[in-house]
Amino acid sequence: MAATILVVEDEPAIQELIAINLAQAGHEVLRASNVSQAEALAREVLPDVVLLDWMLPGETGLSFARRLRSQERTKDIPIIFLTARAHEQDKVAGLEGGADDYITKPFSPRELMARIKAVLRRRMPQLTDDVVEIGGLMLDPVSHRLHAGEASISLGPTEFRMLHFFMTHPERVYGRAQLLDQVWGDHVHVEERTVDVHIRRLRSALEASGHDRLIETIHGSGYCFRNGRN
Amino acid sequence: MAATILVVEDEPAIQELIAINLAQAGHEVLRASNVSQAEALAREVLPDVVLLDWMLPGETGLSFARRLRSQERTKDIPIIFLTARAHEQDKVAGLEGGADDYITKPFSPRELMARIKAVLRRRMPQLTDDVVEIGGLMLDPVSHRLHAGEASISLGPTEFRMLHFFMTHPERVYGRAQLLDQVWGDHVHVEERTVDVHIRRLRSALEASGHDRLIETIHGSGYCFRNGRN
DNA sequence: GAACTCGGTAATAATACTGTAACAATATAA
DNA sequence: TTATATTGTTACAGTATTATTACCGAGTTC
Repeated sequence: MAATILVVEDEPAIQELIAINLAQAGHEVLRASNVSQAEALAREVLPDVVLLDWMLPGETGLSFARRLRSQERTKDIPIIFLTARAHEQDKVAGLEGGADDYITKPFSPRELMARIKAVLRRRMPQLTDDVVEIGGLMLDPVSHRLHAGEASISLGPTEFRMLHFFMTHPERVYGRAQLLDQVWGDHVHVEERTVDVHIRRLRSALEASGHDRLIETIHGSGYCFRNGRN
Repeated sequence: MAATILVVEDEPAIQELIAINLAQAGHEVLRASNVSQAEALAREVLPDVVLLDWMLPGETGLSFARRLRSQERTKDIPIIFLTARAHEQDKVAGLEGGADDYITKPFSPRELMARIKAVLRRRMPQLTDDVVEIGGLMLDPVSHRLHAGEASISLGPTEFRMLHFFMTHPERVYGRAQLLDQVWGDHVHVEERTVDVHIRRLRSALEASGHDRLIETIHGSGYCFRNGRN
């Protein structure tokens, strides 16, 4: 569960407090005091989560959140709002603007950590180190192993990452561009058709145990991992 | 079980008492009366455990603990708090701040030793003197011997430490940088590729008994020691 | 101080992995 | 059904990563 987290907070003391706690939990922390700093950072490194203060000097947090949501590259990043105002109004606006969660100051570090963990688990399960078991496959990110029942299957790095992503996001269609973003990462330019080749390689590796049928082609859209229950 | 232990305690009598007991048990003791001294010492020598008084002149123990946890270099060091206050509040805060254990004054030397031992066993098993047996190999840190069934295998110092680390942390991928930290130690600047060479030497030594297959290469990630059960 | 052992480095060899392109096969739509 | 678009499959070449070897220097032992 080591994620890159962008913290956008103008009060230095609070920013520091948050950053220390996050680093302690093993996350990579990017800090910004205002929207334009945040934007610059996000251009360089795509964060996995954004912690966003509601009130910021200059452009407001909500407006930044809307911008993040409107761009293809950043629209799936979970956003958690921080706010001093406990008004119900803001809460509503924040959630409408696409916030994944909402936390009002003052908050305890424990609460903040819990929310982040929950959001990550809900939205970015592939960042977790948890063992994933689905459709008769068991994948362990820590020991880098894949088992189909008793048999152990070995995969190359990319196939492993791709299967990990699929297993943590089953029953959902992903286009080639989305897979490139999620599996290859941001700021990478490769041909979309390269995805097909790796799908092929992954299927080959899973053929022996018959699990290749879990990866379904959705003509015209992309690929989808089935959980085997249907 | 010879560990380097940093004792941060401002009362000279108690510091002395602890130091004598630890030294007697064969540990290396570093003493500090306040946080800044402790910090200076920790910069020089990376301790294996930190015994930290709750109340210190100047900066508080908890804040130091948080700092240790936030830095990559020190974040895995077990911390045990010492405190005169038996308030439940502190206990909670201490454990939140990342304490591994908690002991209230007055305490008996026997109790302190037991806690240290327990923490080491849980968090730094390779510092323990326990015989490790896994995957058909038996390694005895005390006599510095390694057996594969009847056969005795001899290893160089580095290979021995590396194998000891692997055997106490099986089924987990470690990158070269991590191995350098764990096996070579802190404040050492060695080329990452050097790890490969020692992996080779270790594998060579284990080849005769076929146990070299337990050390698996994870392309793009590092190495992983298998427990042989899979 | 000679013979050894050990650790680190660098050079070279051997693999493993990746991305692309070309062509085959298949699905979709007219 | 045929034409077209999309996907499957394979081979290959370039690159990145790892394996292996040889060597040198520092420290030890006898």
